[in-house]
Amino acid sequence: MAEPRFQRRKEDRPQEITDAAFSVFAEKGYAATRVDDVAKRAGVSKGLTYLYFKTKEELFKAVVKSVVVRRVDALLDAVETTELDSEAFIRGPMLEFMKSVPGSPIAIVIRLLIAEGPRHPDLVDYYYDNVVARGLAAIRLFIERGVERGEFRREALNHQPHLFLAPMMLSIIWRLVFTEKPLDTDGLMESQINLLLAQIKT
Amino acid sequence: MAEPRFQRRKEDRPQEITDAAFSVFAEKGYAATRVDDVAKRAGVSKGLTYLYFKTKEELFKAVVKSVVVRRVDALLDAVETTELDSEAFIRGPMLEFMKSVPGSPIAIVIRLLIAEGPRHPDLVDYYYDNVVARGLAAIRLFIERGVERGEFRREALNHQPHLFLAPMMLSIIWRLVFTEKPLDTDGLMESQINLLLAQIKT
Amino acid sequence: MAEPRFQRRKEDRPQEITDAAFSVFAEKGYAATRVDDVAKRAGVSKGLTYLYFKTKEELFKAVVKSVVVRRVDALLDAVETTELDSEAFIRGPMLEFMKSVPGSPIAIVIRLLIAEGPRHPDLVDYYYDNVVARGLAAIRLFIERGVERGEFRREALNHQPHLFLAPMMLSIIWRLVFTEKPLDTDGLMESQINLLLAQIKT
Amino acid sequence: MAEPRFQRRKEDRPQEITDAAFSVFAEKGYAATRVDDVAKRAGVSKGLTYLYFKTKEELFKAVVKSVVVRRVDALLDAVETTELDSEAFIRGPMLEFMKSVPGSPIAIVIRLLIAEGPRHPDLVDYYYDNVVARGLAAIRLFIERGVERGEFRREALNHQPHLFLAPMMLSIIWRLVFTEKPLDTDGLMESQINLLLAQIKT
DNA sequence: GATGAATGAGGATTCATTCAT
DNA sequence: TATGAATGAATCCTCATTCAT
Repeated sequence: MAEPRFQRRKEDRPQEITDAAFSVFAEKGYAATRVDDVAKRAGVSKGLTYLYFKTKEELFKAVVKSVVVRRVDALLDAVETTELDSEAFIRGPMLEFMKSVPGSPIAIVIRLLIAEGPRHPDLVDYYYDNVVARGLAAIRLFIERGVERGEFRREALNHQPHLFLAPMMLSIIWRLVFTEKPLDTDGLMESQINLLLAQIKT
Repeated sequence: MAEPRFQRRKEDRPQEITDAAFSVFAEKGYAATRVDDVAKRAGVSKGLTYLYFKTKEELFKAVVKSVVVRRVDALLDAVETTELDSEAFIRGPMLEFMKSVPGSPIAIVIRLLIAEGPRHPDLVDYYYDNVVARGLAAIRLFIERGVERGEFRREALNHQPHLFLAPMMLSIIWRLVFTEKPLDTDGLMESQINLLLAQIKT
Repeated sequence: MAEPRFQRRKEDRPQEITDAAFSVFAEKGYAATRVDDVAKRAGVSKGLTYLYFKTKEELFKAVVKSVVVRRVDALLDAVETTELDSEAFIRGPMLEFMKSVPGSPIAIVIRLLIAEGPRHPDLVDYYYDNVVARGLAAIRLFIERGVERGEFRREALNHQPHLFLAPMMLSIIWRLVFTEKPLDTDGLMESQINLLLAQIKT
Repeated sequence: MAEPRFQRRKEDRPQEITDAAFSVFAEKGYAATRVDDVAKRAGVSKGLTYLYFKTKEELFKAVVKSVVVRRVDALLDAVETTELDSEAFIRGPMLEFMKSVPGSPIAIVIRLLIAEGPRHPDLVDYYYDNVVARGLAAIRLFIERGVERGEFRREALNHQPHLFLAPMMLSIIWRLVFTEKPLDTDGLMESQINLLLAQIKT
């Protein structure tokens, strides 16, 4: 009645491996993670990893994409379908989202991109196209809509949407680097939103 | 004979190696730089590198510290000795400094810290103590002085100094990751300063 | 329904696999052929290959034997049953056979034996017993018969039968190694036969 | 007074490694030899092997060339400088050389070329240019000279020089494959030379 | 019988570090 | 000091073989 030595679970394996890989990459960075460790953490053999991902690099890309793919759309949908007025939306769902990012896998992916980006330009492009460009476009659209509705001044359009995101980025980096040092990252983002709204509200 | 015309002085060696190392780390990241390459770029033998730095890791730390040490003090001095009024100082030397950072070696060091920080906590501490803490303290001090002088409102003290730096951080990261994609990073920082000054000026 | 039109019969499987294996071994040599490729080329699963051949080595042996088995007998039969006189037989069927060898699977097998022989002594023995020994014996027999019939001089018996085969071997090797460089291998074999016949004819 | 752990012998290393590699390749063939074994046999570390030869393949090529380079010239020189008459030269130094080949490193190289040639076309070209082409040219030249001197008939020129070499090739292959089975390879080559000389002498 | 997912030992290659010179 | 030859542990990747289905 010996336990079977392994299971055949073709469907689940790639995701399992990708998840394990994410957690190892998160801990050690790209170069320092051994494919062996990924396999171990996924509970599979090293060989199987190579069955699904031809190289460590390909695995890395799959990890980044898998994290990205799973997260982007929600907010963008929310922007388009919300029935809140602009300010309420910003202070509500949008702020909520921004607060969640520094502690989320997205932050890890950002770390990996900062560290490995120069060696993986296609990954950077992928991330730009699927996250950054879409995010910025959504903010821009959102402001335009606010202007049309008379909730924002016309000059709001001149503001760079990046300004909304700047404290979030600072918070991400702070948490990544200074894990120990507390920082009221939520307060930071709230203040910035107050600052910006004070400027652009009618 | 054949005396080399310019005999390198021993005292410069560590700095030369450190400089070479910085440029290789900047290009390839920690894991991907080979000590051999550093030595080659410094124009010395690999063995000599190990004479001055016991391990690659120690070399790495020396690099980070060397960059940091050379850059921090100038601005802090300026804060203390300037004769400009607060707004003029912010719009002048301070903005100038912030604009310079994303293209400076500091940006590279930040990349290295983001990537390697978790494996080098003492480096992170060093950086925090010598750059971040002092920088934030200086900003805080500066605001206090502005308040005392009646240039800033008392509420200005409630503002987190991090907000001044957020767009700079975003700019740094953007330039590190999206080398290709242009972004008006200067405009970003100017806008933020306008935003903040509008709030705190008397 | 969807019954496959041509159901492969089980009995053919080993031969199909063996054929596929031959073609892969021929292309890549023993070490560089992957069992996976053999299976793919045979249109079966890797597992099935292992059902018929316990190891890659066993498959290899089966390949060599299968090629050998299919080719030896014809010529030997011809020697025994021909009604041609000795010279006519040599200049006719025998020369024809020798000309055909360098382009035939036998040449490939020879390459494999040269490369892998030392690691597969039993294969070498098999090849020797079933091809070489029988071939040489046949030539010897043939010469004896020629002597008895008065077609060859008695001294012909002193000649080593290998001499008949030497240019064939050179041709085989040449074609295996110098695929690009043309060589009149047929002319070579004809000349040698002229040479030998001139010596041994009565 | 501990023994030094290693010696610095830059000059000798490549040749030592190449020699060791030859002997391992000879035993096991290209694919089956481990760089580790080569290093061990050379008495150096694996790493050192890679200092001198960037890849296993490069090492392989170096081995082939090193064997070839050391052997070709002697005979060719002899052809040009001999004072023997043609027949004496053939029966003497030339036959001697041919007899020596099947037991020499050249035979091993031939085995390696037969086995690995298709994967190393440049090696094949190298061997062709440096050994085969030059060897055949020398034989051709030699026959021409014999004709001019009146030692050979004019028709000798029509003979393919390959015929001189055919029994040598058979002997090489035989000894490589059928190590156990004795064959009077010397007698084979002598007979062939008798055969040929009988045809071409005046 | 068939399949192909899963295993894991094995081998090429790299590179931080040491040490003879 | 200074060099760079030499070491060997570490790691990616392959592929023969097994075995759950």
